[in-house]
Amino acid sequence: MPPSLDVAFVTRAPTEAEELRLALVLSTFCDGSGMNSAGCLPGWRDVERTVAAVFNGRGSENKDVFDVAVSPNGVAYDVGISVKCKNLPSSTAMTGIETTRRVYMELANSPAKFWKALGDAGLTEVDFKGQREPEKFGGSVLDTVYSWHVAAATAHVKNTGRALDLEHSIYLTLSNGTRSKGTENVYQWHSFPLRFADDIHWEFRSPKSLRGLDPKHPSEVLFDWYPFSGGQLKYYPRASDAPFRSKQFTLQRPPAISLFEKAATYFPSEWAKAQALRDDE
DNA sequence: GTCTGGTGACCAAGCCGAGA
DNA sequence: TCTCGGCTTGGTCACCAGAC
Repeated sequence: MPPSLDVAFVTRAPTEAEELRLALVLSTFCDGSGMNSAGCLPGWRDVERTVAAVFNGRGSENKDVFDVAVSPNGVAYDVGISVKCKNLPSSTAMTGIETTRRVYMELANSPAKFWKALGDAGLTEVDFKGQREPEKFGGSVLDTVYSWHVAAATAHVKNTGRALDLEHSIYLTLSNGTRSKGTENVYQWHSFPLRFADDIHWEFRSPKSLRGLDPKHPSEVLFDWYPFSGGQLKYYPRASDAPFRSKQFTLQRPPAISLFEKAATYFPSEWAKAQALRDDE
């Protein structure tokens, strides 16, 4: 790692100022402009925009593997951030998250791509339903995910002229939930490297589901893959295994601004005209 | 060249049953 | 009754092939 590389959640924990900026920018989506709760809570795209804004990165705003690309000062390459967010429904989800609880990431939902790679490896749906070769299935699925990272880095060079360093690119998750029943929602960021653990033990849970067990905690599930139910690949690393994390925080509550109020503020004369025309109708 | 419909990939959110 | 795991469903949008 070059000594000059300095990026929050990548090479170090976020500073207090960075954590506060993240919380405040996220809170702006509580004014009626957020994706969730009738505009009063941020949604996944709002979270991506927040990360891009606070870290002076570029949001892809599309379906790229990396949602945000950051150009750190002093180095000639970029790092990619794949932003994930998840509401944890349990009423005590955010209590003890730093001990044994796990964060939730859906890494992919692309069954056709997975089956293409599996087919190249000589594996079929019949093999899966017959619960044969779990290690081969699991290995192929993770190899496929890695191949997407490599492809994204290649495309990044082509599109921007700058290299994308996969070694320092990360998954950045925003988990939220309550610490006890009836209390306010709290949020917390965790970052994880793109590399997955070695020696994952794969086994079939059912003819519809493959799971990978955490080598550090062999009784706990690290991956789930549902090839016939949307092709979702889910990843559940322990929060305590995150190299970097924020403190838990709550969102501020700005005054709600209606769309009419916004339109009248941005375009006062045109809005007045629209009102006058409406009154004439 | 433009339009349109189908497909697949992105995002989680939602539902339901089992177990505590 | 509540929590959690397992699985399904839905909204959105990019891309591509075929029709015009």
